Amino acid sequence: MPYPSQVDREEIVRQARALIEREGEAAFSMSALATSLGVKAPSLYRYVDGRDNLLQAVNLETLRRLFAAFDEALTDAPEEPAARLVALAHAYRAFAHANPCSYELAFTSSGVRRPDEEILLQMVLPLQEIMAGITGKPLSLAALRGLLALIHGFVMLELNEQLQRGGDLRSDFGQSVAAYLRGWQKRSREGP
Amino acid sequence: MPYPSQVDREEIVRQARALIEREGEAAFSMSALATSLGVKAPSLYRYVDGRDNLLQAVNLETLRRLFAAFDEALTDAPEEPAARLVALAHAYRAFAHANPCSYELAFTSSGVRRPDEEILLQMVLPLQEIMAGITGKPLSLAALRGLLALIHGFVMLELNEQLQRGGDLRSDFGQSVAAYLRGWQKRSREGP
DNA sequence: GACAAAGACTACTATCATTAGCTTTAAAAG
DNA sequence: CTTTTAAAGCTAATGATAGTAGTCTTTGTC
Repeated sequence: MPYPSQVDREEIVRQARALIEREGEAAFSMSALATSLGVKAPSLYRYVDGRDNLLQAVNLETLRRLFAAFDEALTDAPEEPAARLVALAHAYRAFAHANPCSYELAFTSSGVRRPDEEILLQMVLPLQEIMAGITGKPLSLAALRGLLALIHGFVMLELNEQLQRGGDLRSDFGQSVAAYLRGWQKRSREGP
Repeated sequence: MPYPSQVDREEIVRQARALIEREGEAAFSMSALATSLGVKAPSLYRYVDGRDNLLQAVNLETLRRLFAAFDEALTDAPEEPAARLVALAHAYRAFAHANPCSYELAFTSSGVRRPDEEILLQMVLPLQEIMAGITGKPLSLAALRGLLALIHGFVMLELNEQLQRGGDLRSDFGQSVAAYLRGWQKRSREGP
């Protein structure tokens, strides 16, 4: 194989993620990415199908890491379903705060296609299992949707600086998640 | 006043909003906007300070309409705080579904600056009042943050097509909001 | 009828993503 | 050790975009 390559696809994706996280999505360009890899922009197209394709790969990697953070949080967490979900919520929020730009990119379509639904489904089913321990199976999808919405929404509002009225945001977050789960518990105890 | 203008700032903002809603933010450009106004792109800069400035004005208009939708929903709603907030949540979601592109634009910074905090504060205080009827004053900010996060998060996940596993999303949304409020009610009844 | 100025236009710059086609290079073949 | 070759990088170009500078047009006013 003549002419050994100076980069590979994996390194491009990794560097793209790092660049986006460091400088923000707005500052990201194929040209800047190429420069940071010691190469010229057109060379990237040998490994990547285009900007959108690349960002999709970045998003997949972001989701992988997010779900890895879930796994880690759940191994250390207690047994009770509600406590596990609270731990999950805090791990989720911590991840988003540690990776604000790539998190936001992964969850705001804005033209960029999202990764395969199949993969996401595999990642989310265990969470629904835990939720079923609180609400019962039939309600678990609805309850999980709401929980993810609450977490995602809270984090997005924080990242977009829309919760500027002071107070302890971590505490507010924890209280809100706890209230949400309590509400579902109450319902499942008392019936609709 | 010689040479009567063919557009004014207000019309530009209105048309920009309409264009974004019709074609999506990605398809929006100063040039496309100018064409739709029967004018060339550079002419717009006489009325608008630049793309970001224009989009900020669009966002302000979007927020005004969102809060107008709140007001309307609250006038028709019952007396009990929880019922009022449920009505508010559904009005919020309906607005976002009716204006998906401009809603998303208004709530995802991505370089575009957001409108004045002062205005937003005025819009949000009445909601906190209602929430205080459920949780009491000290917890009302935390509880409101969580509620807005839940609603915003749910809507964002819907708009970004991340809730694709079937079921009645409106029902899941309503159940989740109800559970959330129930959780806070329970807390305030039983203490921390 | 001449003029002043508001307002729109053309022409230009700079930045992107992306494509086409040429050049370089190091490994493999002789 | 030279020649071949194909992968990989590069330059140059295209077309879209935001934004700027300076010119031309229109029209109310004198």
